Amino acid sequence: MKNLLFDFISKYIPLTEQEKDALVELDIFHAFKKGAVLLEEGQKSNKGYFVLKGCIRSFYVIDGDEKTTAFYTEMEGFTPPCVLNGKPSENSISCVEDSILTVSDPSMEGEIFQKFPKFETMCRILSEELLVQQQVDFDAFKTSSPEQRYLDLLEKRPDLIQRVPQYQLASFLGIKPQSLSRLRTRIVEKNKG
Amino acid sequence: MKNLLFDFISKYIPLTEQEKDALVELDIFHAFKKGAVLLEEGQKSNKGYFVLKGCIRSFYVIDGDEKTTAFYTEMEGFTPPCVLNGKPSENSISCVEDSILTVSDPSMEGEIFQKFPKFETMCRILSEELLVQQQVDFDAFKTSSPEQRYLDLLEKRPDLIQRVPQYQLASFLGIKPQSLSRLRTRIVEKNKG
DNA sequence: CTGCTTTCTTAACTTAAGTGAACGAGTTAT
DNA sequence: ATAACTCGTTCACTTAAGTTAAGAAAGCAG
Repeated sequence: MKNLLFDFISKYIPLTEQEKDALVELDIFHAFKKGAVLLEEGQKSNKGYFVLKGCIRSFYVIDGDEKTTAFYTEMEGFTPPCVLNGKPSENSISCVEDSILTVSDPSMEGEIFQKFPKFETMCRILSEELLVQQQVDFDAFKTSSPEQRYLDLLEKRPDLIQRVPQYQLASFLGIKPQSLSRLRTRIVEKNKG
Repeated sequence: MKNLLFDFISKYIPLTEQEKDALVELDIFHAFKKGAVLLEEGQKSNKGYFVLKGCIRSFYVIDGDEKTTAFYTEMEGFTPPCVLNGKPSENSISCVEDSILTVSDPSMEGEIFQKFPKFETMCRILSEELLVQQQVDFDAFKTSSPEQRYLDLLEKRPDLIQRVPQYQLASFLGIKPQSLSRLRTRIVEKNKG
């Protein structure tokens, strides 16, 4: 399982055994059960997550019901806003499936960056890539209809539609569960007619 | 004008005169007229932008009409996706107003990072902050209606509504110009009744 | 296995956004 | 000065999403 992380990092920077050991020393590998809550609305936290196996989601509770805004699966990481702004969290994080994650905080990062500066280079590049990817996703979201967004998701992340409950997918697509259900039947009708 | 940049950077890292000189040496300060096109769909480019004064926008041409997805104003920066993925650009960038920008590319960054490693620290922190901010904005977009998004914009970026044409704002809010116009009168009616 | 809860679907109705067309105000060009 | 164009608004109509409610299907616990 640790090798998943090392392989991922190796795509950005070469990794020596010494560096791998330093990472293992940090004791960042943790397993969580489906439904486990990693961060609850209102809490303060400085933990960031990286998914080695499984799926976690970020959601808000608005007017009493959950709005899921993001899913993170294998080889995707997420640092909640509250880590950077220091305020109580507005969103919650929970496990969609049994998951194995790395859990880290800024002090661990600082330690590693000091010992091995190239880790900071990797994190910069990674942040820049994620930022651009998120811009592209946001642009696509703004410029397409819910139906188109669903079709895009079918193409780009078909796994998500299988492994995640529909009502969570709905808010991820910016609509209500009933609308997603209707939209799906609409698409099927079109393909028949 | 250069001081605007130095002041901005100083919020993240201390800046020596030597470092300021190194930045000026790069010859990154440029002025552009309203309407100037910085990047056109289909082009390849490795230029990133930072707005010292003015306003630029990113837009796509979809089915013949422009969809504006982002505005960048004073002390905001933008690196187009094509810089990182190396493919022809899918979006265009143009000046909404007469603007003064810094224009840089990855080789300039590399040069600066090598001479002054703390610039890389700044860029990492900046990228992480922008990434989080963008997540928050994306989440807010997904979880609210066009009307609510407009009201939020009125609160958080009232300047944009003044300095930018309505038809560009509309796609920024994920709707058509006619819908924005209607939505605005709807809000006025509510405040009267 | 049975009952309970959660999730998904369906339906009828309401509300808002999309579409296509037209008009007027303001701008630019000739 | 006038014609052409851009931009914002309005209108009538269509389409899709929100809302409320009810019921079917699937998963879980006793």
